[in-house]
Amino acid sequence: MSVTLKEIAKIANVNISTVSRALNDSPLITQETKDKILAIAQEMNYFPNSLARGLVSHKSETLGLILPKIFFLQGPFFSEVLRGIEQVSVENGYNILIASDTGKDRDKNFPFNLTRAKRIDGMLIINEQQRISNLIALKKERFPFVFINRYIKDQDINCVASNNVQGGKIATEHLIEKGHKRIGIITGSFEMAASHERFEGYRNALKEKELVFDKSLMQEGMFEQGIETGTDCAMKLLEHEEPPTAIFAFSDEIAIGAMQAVKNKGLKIPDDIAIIGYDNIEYSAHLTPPLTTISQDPFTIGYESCQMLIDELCDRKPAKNHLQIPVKLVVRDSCGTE
Amino acid sequence: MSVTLKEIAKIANVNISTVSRALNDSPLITQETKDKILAIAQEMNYFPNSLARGLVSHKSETLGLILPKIFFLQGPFFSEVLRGIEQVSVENGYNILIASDTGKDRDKNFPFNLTRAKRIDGMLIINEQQRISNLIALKKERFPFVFINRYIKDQDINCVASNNVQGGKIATEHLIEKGHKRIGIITGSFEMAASHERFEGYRNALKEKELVFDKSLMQEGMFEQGIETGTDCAMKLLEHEEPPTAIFAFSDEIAIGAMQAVKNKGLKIPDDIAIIGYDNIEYSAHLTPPLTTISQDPFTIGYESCQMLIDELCDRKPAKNHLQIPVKLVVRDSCGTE
DNA sequence: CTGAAAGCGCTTACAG
DNA sequence: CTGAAAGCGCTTACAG
Repeated sequence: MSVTLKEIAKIANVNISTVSRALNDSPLITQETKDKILAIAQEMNYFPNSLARGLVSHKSETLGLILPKIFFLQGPFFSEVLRGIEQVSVENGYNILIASDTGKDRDKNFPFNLTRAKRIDGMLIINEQQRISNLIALKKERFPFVFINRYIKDQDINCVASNNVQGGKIATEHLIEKGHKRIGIITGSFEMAASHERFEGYRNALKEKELVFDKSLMQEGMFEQGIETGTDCAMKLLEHEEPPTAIFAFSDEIAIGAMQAVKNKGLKIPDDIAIIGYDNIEYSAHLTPPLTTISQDPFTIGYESCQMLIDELCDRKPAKNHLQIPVKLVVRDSCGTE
Repeated sequence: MSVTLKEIAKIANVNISTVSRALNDSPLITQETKDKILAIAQEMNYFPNSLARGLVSHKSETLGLILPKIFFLQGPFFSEVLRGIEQVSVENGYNILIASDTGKDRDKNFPFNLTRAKRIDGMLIINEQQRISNLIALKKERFPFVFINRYIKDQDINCVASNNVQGGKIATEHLIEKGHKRIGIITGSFEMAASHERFEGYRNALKEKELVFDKSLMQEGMFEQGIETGTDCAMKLLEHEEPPTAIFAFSDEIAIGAMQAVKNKGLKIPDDIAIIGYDNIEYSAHLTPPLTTISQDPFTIGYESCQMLIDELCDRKPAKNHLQIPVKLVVRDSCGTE
C-alpha cells in the first residue's frame, strides 16, 4: 500500500541499504546516486515508516505530555504553556503525545506503560497536586523527564516552574507599600503546591517588614471554582471583627469573586479595601476597577521545559536543570494607582 | 535493557510465539501454560513494545489531534472538547498525538507526513479557519478522519459541530421576543465558519419574524481579542444615527467589551439596550448585569467526534457521520429577566 | 496446543 | 562507495 525502501530500491536498481543511506544523508554515498534515489523517493511520495525506524533506533521521536487529569489544562495559562512546548518540539522534530493517569485499570502501571512500551523518549509532567512518588520512580529507570510548573526540592529532578514564592512576596510588598498592615489572603486549595509557595512569599514579605502573621486573616479557597470561592471567602474576611484593609487573592478568578463580595457589602475598591489578584487573565484589565495582579510567563515555562528535556535526550546536559521563571507585578487600579 | 518476548520465552522454556499467544489471550493455548507465562511476564515487568507491535499490525493505536495553530486551543471550550476526546480514547485504548501545521518546511507535506509515517491510525481535525482542501485530500487516501466543530457540506466527510445556525437563531429570537426590532450584531472574523453560521441563524430568525436585515447594524469583530473588539464595534453601533436597541455579540468576550462601551456611554443594560452573548464562559454569570448567552456543549462535541472516528477504525460504520450538537439559551439579566 | 519460520520496514556493522 | 546479512521485537500463517 504505502511506498517502502524495497520498492524504491527496485526502481533505482540498487540495494535497500543504499536507499537508506541516501535518505539519511549518509556520507558513504556518491552525490550522484543520492540525487537519483532522492528524486525517485520524492516522485513516489515516500515517507519513512516511523514505527520501523523507531524499532531499530530505539527512539520514537515523541515526547509524552503527562497531565493529572485533562481537566486541569483549562484556561489560557495552560494553552500558553503548550504553545511554548510545541514551538520547541516542532523545531526539534518531536511529536507530542498526551496522556493522563485516569486511575483506570489499564493505567495501573502508569507511567511505565508509556515508557516501557517505547512510545515516548521523554516526559513533560504537569502535576500540581498529586503525590508524585510514582513519577519520581522514573528516575530509577533513568527515563528522562521534566516537571512543569512544580518546583521539586530534590536538585536531581528537572523542573521548570513559575516563581510563586517571588510572586507571593511581590504582591504582598505592593500592598504593604500602599500602607496596608492587615492583609487578608484567599489561597487556592492547599493540595496545590502553588498555594504553599505563594503563601510562603506572603509570609516572607510580612516578616521583612516586621508585620505579624494573623492566621484569622487567611481563608483557603479553591482555584477551580475561583469566583464562587472568592466571594465566599471574602465574605468571611469582611465579617471579621477587625477586617483586613487589603486582600491578596491567589488567582484573578478568586479576586473577581472577592470584588463581588466587596461590592455587595457596599464597600469601594480601592478606597475601602484594596484587592490584588494573580495570573493576569484577559478579563482582569476590564474589571471595575481594573485589577492589579501578578503576571506569569507560561509560554517561557513551556518553552524552557521542553528545551531542557530535549537537551537531556541529546545528551547535552542542561546547564541548569532547576529553573524558576520570574513573574511581574502589573499595577492597575484595584490597589490604588501609582 | 527492557524485557522482551525472547527473555520470557527462555525462562518459561517455551517458544516466543507461545508467549505472544499467552499475552494476546489467544484461544490456541492451554490455560495452564498461559497462567505460567503471564505470571512470569508480570514478575519481569514486561510491557509489549508498541513500535514492534504496530509494525506488524499496521496500527499505532494512536489518534492524531490536528490543530491549525496551537494558539487556538485557548480557553475552556477547547479544554472541554479535549476532555471528551480523552474520555473516549482512553476507554478504547488509544493515545492522542498532538500536531499542528506549522507551515515550516518539515511540515510541507502536512498532514501526510503523519499518515504515511504510520504514526496515527486516524485524525481528529480542529480547523475553524483555514482552507481545508489539503485535509479533504485525506479522503482519497482513505485515511479516516473527523472534523471537529466545523460543519462540512459534503455528506461524505465526517464531522461533529456545534449547531451554530441554531444558536444564532435562538439568540435572535430571544431578543425579538423581548420586543426588539433593531438588533445589532458583532460577529467574529468572517474567516471563521462560526461567524457565517451564527449569522445565518440571525438572518433566519429575522426572516421568520418578517424583520428586515439592516447591514449597517452589523460589525465584524474578532474572536481572539474579543473584549477590545467588542468595545470598538459596540461604539460604532451606538453612534449609529438610529442605533439598535439590542446587540447580539458572537462571543461572551465580545459581549463583555460591548457592555463596557454601553456603560461608557452612560447607558443602562438592559433598560436602554439589551445584550446577548455566546459561549457561556464562567465569567458571564458574574458580570453586572449577569449575561444572557448561548451555551454550547464542547464535551459532547469531543466525545462524539472521537467515538465516530473509533467506530470508523473498527469498521463499525457510524449510523450518523454528520452530527450537530444542540446549544441552549441561558437566560440571565442582560436582556431583561423572564 | 506448540514450535519453527517468515515477515513487518527499517538501520547498520561487515565484507568487498 | 555498494551490497548482503543480521537484527530491532513482535505476530501469524504453516506444520506437526
